[in-house]
Amino acid sequence: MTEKPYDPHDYPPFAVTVDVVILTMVKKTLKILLIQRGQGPFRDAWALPGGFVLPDEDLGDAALRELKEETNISDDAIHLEQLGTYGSPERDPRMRVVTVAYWAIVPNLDKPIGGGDARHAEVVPVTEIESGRLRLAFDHEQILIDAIERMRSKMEYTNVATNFFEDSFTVSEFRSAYEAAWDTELNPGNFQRKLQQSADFLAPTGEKSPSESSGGRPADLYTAGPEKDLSPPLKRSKPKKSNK
Amino acid sequence: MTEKPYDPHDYPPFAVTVDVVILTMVKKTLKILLIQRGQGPFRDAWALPGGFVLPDEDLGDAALRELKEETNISDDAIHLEQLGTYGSPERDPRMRVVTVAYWAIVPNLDKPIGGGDARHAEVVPVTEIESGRLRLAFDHEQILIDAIERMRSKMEYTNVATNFFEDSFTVSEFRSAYEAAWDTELNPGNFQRKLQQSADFLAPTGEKSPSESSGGRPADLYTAGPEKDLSPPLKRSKPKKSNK
DNA sequence: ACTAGTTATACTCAATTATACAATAACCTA
DNA sequence: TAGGTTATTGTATAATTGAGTATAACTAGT
Repeated sequence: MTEKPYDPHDYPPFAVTVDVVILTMVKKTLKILLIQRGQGPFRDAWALPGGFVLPDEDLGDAALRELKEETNISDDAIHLEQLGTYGSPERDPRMRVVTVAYWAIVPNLDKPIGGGDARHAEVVPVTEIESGRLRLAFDHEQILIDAIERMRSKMEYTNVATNFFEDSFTVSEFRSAYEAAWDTELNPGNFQRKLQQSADFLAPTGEKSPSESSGGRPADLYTAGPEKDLSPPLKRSKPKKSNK
Repeated sequence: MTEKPYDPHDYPPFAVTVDVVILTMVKKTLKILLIQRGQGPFRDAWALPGGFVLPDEDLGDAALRELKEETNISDDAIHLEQLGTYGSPERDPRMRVVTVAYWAIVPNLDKPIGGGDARHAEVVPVTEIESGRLRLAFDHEQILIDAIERMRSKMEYTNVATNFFEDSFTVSEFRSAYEAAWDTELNPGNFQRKLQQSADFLAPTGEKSPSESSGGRPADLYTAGPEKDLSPPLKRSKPKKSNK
């Protein structure tokens, strides 16, 4: 990767940051965690949580640390995956900043976060950004769009969607997550069988969901099984007419 | 991504580089383009082509430029895709270097490259590195391993493998690329049918391959069609017993 | 020109998987 | 107990796969 002899002044001055896309599902709505910027360019604008990588810090560690600092989300039990790196020369008006983006799905994260030295954090529906009603700082809208596409794609052939749930979940709840994420409708019976036939994809807990007041047969509860891949994958069908 | 007020001394000094994994197929062997380091740490070791990103340069442009400078591969008609970013604090003994890795498949690249200000460049079988016989500088072995896995995976559901060929190709040649890349054997008839049934994945040229001296019915020639995705995807079967 | 060898492509058939939809199971409330 | 609701299983048909066989279209050797 290099041929120049080592000289600290020989390389151009870059800043390296991390940004994190945290996706969650609240009442069948896909939401993203944002913070409100307190200063600098895009002051008061909404942005992804993130910040500078420390001199001796691994990139993934930096992402977890910033997430913790800014939103109080615990760094355990959350699996950040690298999304991509964004380094256009004009993406930050102050200086050259290259940012490494990470993403993760977390369970059922609703309003009450913040705390610690966190600034204002909110969980907003992704449709707010996709529709253009809410603008994000820097190129964070592009990062979010890429993260959502990555999520939709990985839901086809992996069990990432199990991360939308804290503990166990029913097949219906699982299907709802797919329907919300893909903005589509899936046949309940066929969805159920598809997951069942790939043994080890979902692990039955043996328990049944507490009966809702709405009635209906109690559903079996599952957790993520040892098998993380689904082959052949689920197919995203055309999105339903959306009135967003 | 940031809250600190702007101050050039406020951020840690990082260098940002790009590295490029160029994969090609020569006589049914998957090979990778490497350069021999002329100086610095890992002097004389083999490494991925790459180098520092310039102050006003886009990351992808930097990757294309370094590729051109070091190996004389023209930057047109090659589609680099971002692979991932590697930034462990210890990955370069001299200083903190974060590198953004790119990868691409190119047609039939054999020995004769180099030229320009290129240092020694070679195209070597990936098995040389995978087997441990050839060690690479820095963490380039990990980058290569990740690139190969990405390639294998994308070959399942996209037409990336068409990039192994300069112009048109036969279904047999196409299948050979899969067999070499996946180290497996594929049923010729079923492979043919699978590609045919997804119309627009391969576009017939109407021509037939020149008869080889070995005899046999001349094969139809194809180019990449407008449809870049294959659904449902091809399935990688278990690799054949390998005597590598 | 005929035959055997070789490779490409088409075809067959059973097994598996998908799709659409219907039926049953297991709860609720009134 | 009836009627509503949701979960799960079943069924009929279509599509896709896997493994193998047959045919097409060439070359080389006699």
